[in-house]
Amino acid sequence: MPKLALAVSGSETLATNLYDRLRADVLAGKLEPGRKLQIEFLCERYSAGQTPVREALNRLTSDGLVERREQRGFAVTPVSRDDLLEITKTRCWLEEVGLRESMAQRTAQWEEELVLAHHRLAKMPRSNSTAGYEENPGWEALHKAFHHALIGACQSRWLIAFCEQLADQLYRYRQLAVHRTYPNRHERGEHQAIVDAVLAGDADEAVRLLNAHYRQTADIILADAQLFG
Amino acid sequence: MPKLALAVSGSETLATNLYDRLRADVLAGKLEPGRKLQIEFLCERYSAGQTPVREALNRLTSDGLVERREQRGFAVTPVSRDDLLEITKTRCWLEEVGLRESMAQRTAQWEEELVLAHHRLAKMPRSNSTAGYEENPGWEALHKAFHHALIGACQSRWLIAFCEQLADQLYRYRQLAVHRTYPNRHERGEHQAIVDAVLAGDADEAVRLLNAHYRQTADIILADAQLFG
DNA sequence: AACCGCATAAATATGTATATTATTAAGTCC
DNA sequence: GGACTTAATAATATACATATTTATGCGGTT
Repeated sequence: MPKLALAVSGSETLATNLYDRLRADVLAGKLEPGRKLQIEFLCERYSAGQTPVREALNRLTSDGLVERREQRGFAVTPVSRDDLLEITKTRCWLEEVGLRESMAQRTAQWEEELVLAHHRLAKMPRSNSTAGYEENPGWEALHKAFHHALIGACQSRWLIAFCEQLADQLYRYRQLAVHRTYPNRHERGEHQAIVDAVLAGDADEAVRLLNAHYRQTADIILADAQLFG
Repeated sequence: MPKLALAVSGSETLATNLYDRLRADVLAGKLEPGRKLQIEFLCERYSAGQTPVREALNRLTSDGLVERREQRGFAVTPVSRDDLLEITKTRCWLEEVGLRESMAQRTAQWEEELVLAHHRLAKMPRSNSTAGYEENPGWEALHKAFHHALIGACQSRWLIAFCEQLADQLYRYRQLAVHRTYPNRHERGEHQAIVDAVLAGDADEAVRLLNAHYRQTADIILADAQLFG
């Protein structure tokens, strides 16, 4: 009666659990950019030992969300205008490749998944509150899934992983600014237009719209004076 | 009289040292693809403690050279035909972007660096021995520097980092096969042709040659029957 | 008196030794 | 022969020790 029938394979390890929680806090901006991440502080905050904390930090480093400084610990990766632009630019390049490739390899199944992902996203409210902005985790998950679906038929797990990493980076920037920048956006329409272009088989137009979508996001964040020094 | 004048900043940490050595051994194929990496075994082999070994493994994981299996340790990432093709394909896509962008942003300095990188590479022998193949670390370093130079003006550290990661992956494949596939290659001429096209400002041709270069490498490795099951 | 360098002390990151917990393998009973 | 139990193996986490960095304070110098 102790262990359950199928141990599946991944009894979640403490380090993994911590990784997830730390990641969420960095992405949500609860651990601010530039902040020093002292082991002891994190041990208290998440009530864990040093080893799993350390391991989680090391994993975060590969996501580019945390920096390691030899012999002087870890810190949340800082943000800057330049980085935002560079990440956005790179994402535009890579997702252009992924989208064109997906469209070149298009299958009925892929199109259906895309339509479905968009439909689900469109139904979900952006904010949990009608008054101001209150994060809706459901929307965020579906939004991520939608953008993933766009490049989902490119047949390269590497490219997809790179795009996801860049998406996470930009998610953090959005979260840092969203309380001041919301609403000011017509995401629904933009997403719809992209899907339309994809279904119409117009790759140039789809790419143009997708890039514009990302550029506009960047512009809105850049306009938030408070975010950067 | 103990510490040296300028402590610079990065007194190399044990974990970093181990990371470098492990990385080199995985890339060189001394730790074969698929091999289980038991902590204790590595502690003996590199005469180190568990914590630094574990930390090194975690870092390697982000490079995609080592896999982590929850609750059952680490293993060298396996190789396969499919992975080789996928990595090669992705590298072609990304370096195409990097090269076109670099050419669009071309500066005299960038061109000079490229010419220099190629000159140095061309002077260096591929193998340390005239009889058979014996790795020449100098050539490897210059080769890496040359390919880095090609995309060096693209103005995206992210793209460069992604390309480097893919280059490392492919380096491992090359090393695993090189003893059986060497010579069979006219790298010098291919590199020269790429540089010529770049200097002539012919981006389409440069990209065509670069992609052909990578595809040919992949083909040679794929032809090595022994490498894959 | 203000400033720089040096030495010391505190804080904190890194590493070791050990204990705990999960997985794999072996053995036993039905 | 298959499923359960038990023993061995090895991964994960804790507690502790060491080494490095950062902060503090003192004295000497301009």
